[in-house]
Amino acid sequence: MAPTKAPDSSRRSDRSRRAIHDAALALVTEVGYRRTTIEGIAARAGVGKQTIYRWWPSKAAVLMDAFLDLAGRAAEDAGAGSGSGAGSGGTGEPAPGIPDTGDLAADLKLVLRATVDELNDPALEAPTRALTAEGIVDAKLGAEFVHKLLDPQLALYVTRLRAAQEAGDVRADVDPRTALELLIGPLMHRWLLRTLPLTHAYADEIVDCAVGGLAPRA
Amino acid sequence: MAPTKAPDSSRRSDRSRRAIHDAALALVTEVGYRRTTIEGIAARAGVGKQTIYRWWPSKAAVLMDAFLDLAGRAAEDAGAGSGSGAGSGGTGEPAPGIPDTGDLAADLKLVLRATVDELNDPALEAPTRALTAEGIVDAKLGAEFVHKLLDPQLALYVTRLRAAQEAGDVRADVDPRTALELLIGPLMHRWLLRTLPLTHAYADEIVDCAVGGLAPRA
Amino acid sequence: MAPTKAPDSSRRSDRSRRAIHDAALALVTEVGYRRTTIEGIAARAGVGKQTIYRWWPSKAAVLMDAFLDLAGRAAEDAGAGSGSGAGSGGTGEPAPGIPDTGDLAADLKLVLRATVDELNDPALEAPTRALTAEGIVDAKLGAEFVHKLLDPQLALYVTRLRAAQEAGDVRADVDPRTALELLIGPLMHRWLLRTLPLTHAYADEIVDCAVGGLAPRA
Amino acid sequence: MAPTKAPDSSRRSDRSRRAIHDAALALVTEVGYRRTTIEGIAARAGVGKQTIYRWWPSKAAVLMDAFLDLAGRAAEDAGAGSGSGAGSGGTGEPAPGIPDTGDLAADLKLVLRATVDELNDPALEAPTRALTAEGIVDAKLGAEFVHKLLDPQLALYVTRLRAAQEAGDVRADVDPRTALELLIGPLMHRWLLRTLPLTHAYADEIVDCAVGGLAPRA
DNA sequence: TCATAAGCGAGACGGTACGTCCCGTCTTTAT
DNA sequence: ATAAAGACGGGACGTACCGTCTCGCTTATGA
Repeated sequence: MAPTKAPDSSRRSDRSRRAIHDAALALVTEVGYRRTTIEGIAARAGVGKQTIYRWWPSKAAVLMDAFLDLAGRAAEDAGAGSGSGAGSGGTGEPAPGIPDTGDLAADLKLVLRATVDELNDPALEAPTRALTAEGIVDAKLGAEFVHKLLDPQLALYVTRLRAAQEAGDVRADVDPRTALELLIGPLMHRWLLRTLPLTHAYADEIVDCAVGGLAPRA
Repeated sequence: MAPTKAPDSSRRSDRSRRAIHDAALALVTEVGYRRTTIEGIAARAGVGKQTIYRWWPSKAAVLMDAFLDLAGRAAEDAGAGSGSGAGSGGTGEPAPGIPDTGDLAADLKLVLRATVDELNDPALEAPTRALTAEGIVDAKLGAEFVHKLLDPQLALYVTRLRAAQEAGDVRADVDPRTALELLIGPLMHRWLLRTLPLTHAYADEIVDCAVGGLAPRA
Repeated sequence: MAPTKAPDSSRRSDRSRRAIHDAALALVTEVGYRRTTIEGIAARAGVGKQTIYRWWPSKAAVLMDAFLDLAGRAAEDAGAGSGSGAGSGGTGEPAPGIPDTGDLAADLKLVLRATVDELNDPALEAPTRALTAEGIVDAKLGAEFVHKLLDPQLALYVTRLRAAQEAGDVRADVDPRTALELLIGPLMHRWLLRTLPLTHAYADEIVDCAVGGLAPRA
Repeated sequence: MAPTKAPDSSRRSDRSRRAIHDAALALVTEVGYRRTTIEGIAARAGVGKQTIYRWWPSKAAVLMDAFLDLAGRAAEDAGAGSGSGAGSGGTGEPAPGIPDTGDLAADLKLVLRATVDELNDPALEAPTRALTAEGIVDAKLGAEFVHKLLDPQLALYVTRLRAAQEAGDVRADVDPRTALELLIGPLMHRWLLRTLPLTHAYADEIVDCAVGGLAPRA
């Protein structure tokens, strides 16, 4: 039952960690997730394979960390920027949250448009797709993905929607989690399956319908 | 354009084709998609590897055909059965369509509940997840997946929603494709990401919200 | 015990047989014996694989027949030509035999020089090497090779050497088979193992030594 | 000139190397060269295929090394043993050489009889035939075979024959390489082609004739 | 202060699966 | 019935990676 020796993370090389992150993201974007290999990442990062195996259990885990790191750095760069939008990852920074101007539809459109932009960002598309796909098939990884990346953003929606409920813009008997999926679900569906192009207009349309459906009965 | 040599499909062994389908589905269900190998499928089907490579370009393609075949056979078995629901695949048979009782919400609930049941069916879950995930990462395969498996069912929704538009239950300025995604999107989101359990109650809730949002303004 | 059906050789296509011979020889010369395949021979000959399997038990057997055919045709072409030499194959034709001018050494030099020329002929080298090598490893094939190709020529030596024994040029207690190998053995050794170039001068040297060794003691 | 990547031979596993040698020799003896496969060797040696491909370019090369190793170990075991004879390989040890008792014929008979015994040794026959045959067809391999295995022994003959020339037992104008082939050629010819059984008597006969032919004219 | 033990680069190792090439058999169609 | 064509079950090929395991080589304490 001895845990086979836990590596001492205080001695970990930050240089290598970053190089591995960068190599992983670059390779996934360049050659796709399937053709990205641990050996390839190690070679590209100028790192021994063991250094990867020492700190991560799988290729997907490497990519996940790399992605979290990327999101974290992006958030840092953004600084006090306003509409950071969804998908920015849940890293420590004081997540900006969804604005509350009193106009629910307008607020949601702002955020959903930002999400559309992110999903259409070529630098993020490949790793995001890879991680999502992996999580769909591998429940354990999927749970981690949801917990670390998705939940933090979704919580923002829950907050805003609760506020809307209190303001009387949304029926009290609707679960905010359901309301949120009414917004995010269609977006993700179109993006994941590539059925039709993902545009701001589409985001607006979804928001209009969803907000209408969530509003209290006349 | 000559792809090196096209095999003569009239001489194809039906016996082998079926054995490969069965083996592929069984293995994906038993050991998961990643651990399902072409060699494994060939061995299980009692077939030479080349017989697989001769007719399919990839593991995913094999599974796709196997799944289409399964859906086709299921549809055949169902025959004139009542509410076969979504997910039954688009094979030639006179697809049953979504009932039109005049009560849009009730009709959609019926179909969405059936879809929920299918997604929760342990025999279908693994291959469906595998194919969806593969399609998310591989655009070509994804297009095929959407075209062969998804579109045929979605067309049924489009039909029903157009009828609803004519009946005045849905605003005329809403694109039926968007309306449809308002229903399917949340369901798939929850199923794919496993954020929360997928239940009939959830389907009903989605339908209620969506139908409300799609209805003409008061 | 039924011999699985003996093909009717009277209906055999001569056209195909020749095409197969030619293809086999050409391929062996061009790409080497190892890389020559039955499929390749069939394709090159414009023939179905089964046509080869019907009439020959192995690749080596095809090549052997092809080689015999080649030797036969060469002998035919040569017609009444004098010094056909060794290696001409034992096909029906009235094999010319080794001349008997009374000068044993001179007669043998003539024949051995011809053999040297044949072994150095680039058109014959590859198939001869291939068949010899195959026979070295496969005893059954080797026996056939010796019986069909080698023995007929060696018999000529035996005849000439017996005549020499009667003429008193060779000791009576020497087995002509041994005497013959004293001449052929060194030649073949140098050719097979490529230790040194195979020349007329070498043939002469061998003959001189061998004839000296075979002569009656002074 | 960089051949894609040279493995670091200082880290090579000696255990694996030996296991591969043993497996190769065993398989060639048991099932024959043609049916010996790299996969089979790897499996029998308990080794990954890549470990073979990393260090050898072909099946024949593996067998060659295995054979050299075998000869080397045999020579070591023999130690200061007397007439080890030909075929013992040219490994570093102070090769015993051919005795020089003054009686050339007797000395050569001793050595040639030993060679006959070696060629008839069932443990050595299969690999020796396989290597020889492979070398006949593949010039590169053949050169290696001659250089590493054959030349060292032939050098012993050259030495002894030069001594015989100085002693006046052999004509001075005969190339020792030719003289040597007069002895070895017939032996190899009979063994390779299996024309007749290879016996001590035959070796003696060859020596008598050859020594007679090499002797100065009366 | 310096041995000593960790992380590290490198890469050999026993393996699994890949996708390809042929094997020898069998079946189909045409002559 | 032979022949051309080629699909089939099978086996081996040589390659690419997997995850584990030594190797020397730094680096960074803690005895």
